[in-house]
Amino acid sequence: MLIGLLQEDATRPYAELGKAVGLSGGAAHERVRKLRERGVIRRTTIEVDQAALGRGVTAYVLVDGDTWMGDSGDRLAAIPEVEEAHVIAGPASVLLKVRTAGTAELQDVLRRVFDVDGVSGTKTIVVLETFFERSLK
Amino acid sequence: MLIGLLQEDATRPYAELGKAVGLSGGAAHERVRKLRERGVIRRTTIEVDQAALGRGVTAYVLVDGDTWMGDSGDRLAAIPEVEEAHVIAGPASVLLKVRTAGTAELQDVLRRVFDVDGVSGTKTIVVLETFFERSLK
DNA sequence: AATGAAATGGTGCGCTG
DNA sequence: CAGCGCACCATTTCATT
Repeated sequence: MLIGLLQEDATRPYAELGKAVGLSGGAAHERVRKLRERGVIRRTTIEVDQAALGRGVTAYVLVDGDTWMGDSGDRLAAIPEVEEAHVIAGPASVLLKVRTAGTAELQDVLRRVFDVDGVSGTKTIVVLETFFERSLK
Repeated sequence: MLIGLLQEDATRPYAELGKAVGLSGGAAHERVRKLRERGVIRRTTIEVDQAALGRGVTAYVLVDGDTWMGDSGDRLAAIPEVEEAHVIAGPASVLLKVRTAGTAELQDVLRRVFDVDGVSGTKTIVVLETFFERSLK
């Protein structure tokens, strides 16, 4: 599938994509254009080795709230070390994925999370080793 | 920074990157080449809207083990719905990020996780709403 | 969806600070 | 050693069938 090939390497020429899927370069280009138009392909990016530049610690933070936190997204997005934020069903209200340079910086992020309205507590899960982080096809 | 600009849009011409950072196109190209060489930039990919093609449910799975699970990465990687797998310090041994079409498929993934050697239990956190999933600069 | 032509950007090189 | 400017070539993009 075109999506899978582009996930592996988005610099592949359309001619090569076409050959892989039994089409001409132009036709492959047209299909990809439509995938972008429909929003299936959101954008073209680079994958960065976070550890290689000053982000050696990954952690997940379970955030408890004492009020409705359905509108806290913007406040959490203002903390640059927060990579993901989800409202969850389960043992907490919100789950964050956080990357920092070290444990001192992680502690500082937790302090800033506590400053968000409605946050009543956090439980932090530190990552010891990452088996893989990949993109699903 | 070049990294940030390429994360936003990796199709930007080098000439434009150069202008944004006060360099010529060729010089910008050279810097990016070195970042790739050093492994800071791992690859160029596309960001896919998972919901837009049949992956509407996101969940995190806390996996308990009754033996050492430090070598289970390959077994977990063999389950295509598992997007991330980390060894963690905290309330479980391993944390997975999983995406499936629906709750029935999620249940099936949990069954396959149980088939991995050493797995003695799971606790599943289902995502109700994603505030954001972004790339850190 | 294929083809071919025109426009654009990527790539290598000699030169300079 | 890093950056510049130019020339060349591969790729994207578009009009036509």
